[in-house]
Amino acid sequence: MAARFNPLEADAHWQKVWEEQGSFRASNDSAKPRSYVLEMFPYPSGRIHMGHVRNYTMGDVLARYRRMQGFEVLHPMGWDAFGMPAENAAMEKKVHPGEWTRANIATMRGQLKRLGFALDWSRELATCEPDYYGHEQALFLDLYEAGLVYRKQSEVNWDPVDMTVLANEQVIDGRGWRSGALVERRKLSQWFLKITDFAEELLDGLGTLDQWPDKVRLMQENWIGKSQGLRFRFRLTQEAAGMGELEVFTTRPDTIFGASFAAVSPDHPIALALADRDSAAAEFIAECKRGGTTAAELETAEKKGFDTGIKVVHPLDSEWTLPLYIANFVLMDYGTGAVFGVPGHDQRDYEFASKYGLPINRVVAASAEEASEPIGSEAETGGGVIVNSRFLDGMEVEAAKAEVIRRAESEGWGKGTTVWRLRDWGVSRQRYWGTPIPIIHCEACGPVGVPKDQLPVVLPEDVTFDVPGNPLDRHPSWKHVSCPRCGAAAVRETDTLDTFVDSSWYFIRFASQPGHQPFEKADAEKWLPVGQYIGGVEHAILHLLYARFWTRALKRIGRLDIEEPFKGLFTQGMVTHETYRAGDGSWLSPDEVKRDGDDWVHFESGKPVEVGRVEKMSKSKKNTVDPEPIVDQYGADAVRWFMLSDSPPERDLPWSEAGIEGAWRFVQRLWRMAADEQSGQGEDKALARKLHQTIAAVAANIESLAFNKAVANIYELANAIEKAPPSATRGQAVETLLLLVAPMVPHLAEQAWAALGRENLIADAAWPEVDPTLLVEDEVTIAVQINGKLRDTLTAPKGAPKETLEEMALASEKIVRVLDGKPPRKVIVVPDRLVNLVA
RNA sequence: GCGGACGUGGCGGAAUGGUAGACGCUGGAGACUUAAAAUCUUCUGCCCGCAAGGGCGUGCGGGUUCGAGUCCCGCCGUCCGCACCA
Repeated sequence: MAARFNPLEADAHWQKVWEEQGSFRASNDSAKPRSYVLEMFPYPSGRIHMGHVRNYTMGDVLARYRRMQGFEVLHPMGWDAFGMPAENAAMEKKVHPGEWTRANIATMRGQLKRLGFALDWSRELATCEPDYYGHEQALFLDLYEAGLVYRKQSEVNWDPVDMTVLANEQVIDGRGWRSGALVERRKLSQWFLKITDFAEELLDGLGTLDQWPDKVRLMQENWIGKSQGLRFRFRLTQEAAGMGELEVFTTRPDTIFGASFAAVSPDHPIALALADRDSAAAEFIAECKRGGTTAAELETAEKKGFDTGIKVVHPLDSEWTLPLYIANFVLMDYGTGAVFGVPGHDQRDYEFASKYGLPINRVVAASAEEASEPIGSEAETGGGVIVNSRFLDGMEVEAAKAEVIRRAESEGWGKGTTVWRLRDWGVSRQRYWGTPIPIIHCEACGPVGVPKDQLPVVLPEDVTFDVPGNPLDRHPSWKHVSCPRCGAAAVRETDTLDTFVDSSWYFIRFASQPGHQPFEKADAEKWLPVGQYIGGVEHAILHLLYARFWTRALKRIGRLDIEEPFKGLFTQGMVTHETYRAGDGSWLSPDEVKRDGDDWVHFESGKPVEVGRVEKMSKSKKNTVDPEPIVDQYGADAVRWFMLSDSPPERDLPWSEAGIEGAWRFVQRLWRMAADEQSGQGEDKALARKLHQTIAAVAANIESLAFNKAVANIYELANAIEKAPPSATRGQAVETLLLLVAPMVPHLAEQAWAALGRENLIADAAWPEVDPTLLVEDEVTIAVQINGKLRDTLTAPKGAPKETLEEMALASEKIVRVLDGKPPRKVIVVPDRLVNLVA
């Protein structure tokens, strides 16, 4: 047996064996229980990075473990292959996006294979291929026919650099998420998916996702943003461009008698109508639009208003009128684009009222006696009883809300309403490298879906990227077709779908991929929902919400009887690394620096280097570590082991040279343990106990994805085996140890398994059985405390009675000395744990 | 501003209210070696002490308890998400 484990040979060998035997192919017809383990599929950016390695290693451990437990496991891989970077590359490097993308996929597939992941490559898919996106077009048309897709003129976020429309979610601090350019507002005809139709069920569904992180559920809940309140109308005292009423929304109808003004958004029809005849109003509106939209600017932005001179009539008192302002803080796209202000109980209204000298009245107080207390320096937003509010006086806030809504509805001036923050999903993108929207525009018939027998609508290959904008629109012939309905000359839709559509159903296609339709319902339902989904928290809202919506939409149209696509979700932490800076402030990469005593210096020049914080690996800070050379040097198993060690998987993992060295040493150590194991006789009860406790602990820790703890369990067992004298138990322990590490370091495990003379693959072996009688110790260590402070420990048989433990504790020399002849006032005995003497 | 998470050795981190620091990394000492690497042994929270032993220790201040890293109250700090949402 070789003295050293050679990963370069072993990795390639076993990867080939697994591939030849089809070890990780999932059968749709298996009678075994099923398990679907999925990691978020990568964008083919060019090369695998450490974040991928960590993500896919976690999923792989779980997938391999489940297989050993007897499950039929589906663990597939594919490529989220449409998107902007391919077009950027096309523009910069004069290479076709498809060529660039497919080359990247080939590279990255090779890199993934070298890591030995137990993937079913027969189900590999790439979203940029017609045999994927064609089916997506079919699903889009199904949703269109079901009325879940519509087209509307809408003001959109226009990215002037990428020359495309962005979803609200893709605008961060007023800038495009990719280009960083300041976003403009433009009116375009766009396709929308009716995600708001599902707002309620998407929100309620979160309650069923008990295997999701609370954090993600909360983020989605906030994103959906349900608010319940009252929508009601004010009558205007003057006609404003033909509009006699102003509709507002409030979540605090209970404070209706505390109103001191009403305000509309600068984009509100009343404001726009006013601007036509009042230049001061027009000037104010223009000023509002000039304001910055970054977070910092918004936070410090002053509340500003323009008094229109119009008065609105209070719905509960026709004698009472309020001034109507145009105000910069009122958003057109939330609620009705108009509000009424209650300065006493809303901080924003308070600031506005303070500035414009409007009354600040109290209508909620801690008690009825405090009705005349003035409001202090801040609005009071808490609960209490209603005061100064006529028929509402004395009611609790919630009761008053209900009463005002009831009254508004019976008197006909308003209605209890739910308002959502969630907007419909705009999916049109003015890009080439995406799924063509399968619609034909006919002058006579309007938009017509492409007949299904004409799908896929394939992207033309002959396009150029020498000018900005959408090459599909410029293509000489592609868009010119005849109308499927009337046969007249018509044009194709030249927009493509948001790439988040592609990732909203790929997990279904993995489960079932027939040629003639997107998926077979019955096959897909055998696998779905995904049992465990693993990926970065950056997808907590967008991707996960869209996929949940898409799944529910398919259910509504009867295509799939699944409500939630991902039963379990895990969001893993990032891989981080120290940062280094030269004297001139420029970033240095890890291989440009070296240690010099306690300091760091530049490798070549020897100049001192400043060590910065540990941060997410990024190209801009040059603190990335490319996995491939690491695999070349240490092999796949050492990298995998390191990815699982030390840091809890949900937290960041600091990459270090010492860490990978340590992982490499352990892999070699495992090899030596297997290679050097001497056959021995007899039973070693203590080792057997440790072994079975470890089997149980590792299983439990893998189940809960606590890989760092499973790793620690394995180290402990390895230490115990090495310390134990030769015995039959020890031989079994080494074999079992290999089974326990097999999901984590599979190449080494196969090699050692074979070296021990086993003929089957360890990948096909069963997870070891636990002997429950060996999980309990027969001797326990008892802590002896005086006043809660540890003074001694003693060994006692498990289950020893309290009296015995107390006697033993009192007999301890150390205890006798500390007590100094005085009997304890009280004795607390916790069986099998401790004795606490209160002196 | 709102919401959330987290603060434990030199570092990553363990710890059903019951022996804080498992396990790993780093570092020290020693063995093997002509030497180095690898490997093995051993020590490694801080302070006092030759030692035996003792004292202090889980961000800070209180509280509950025989006993608190863990539970409760109040601060401080770091990170993340949302952000004028009516």
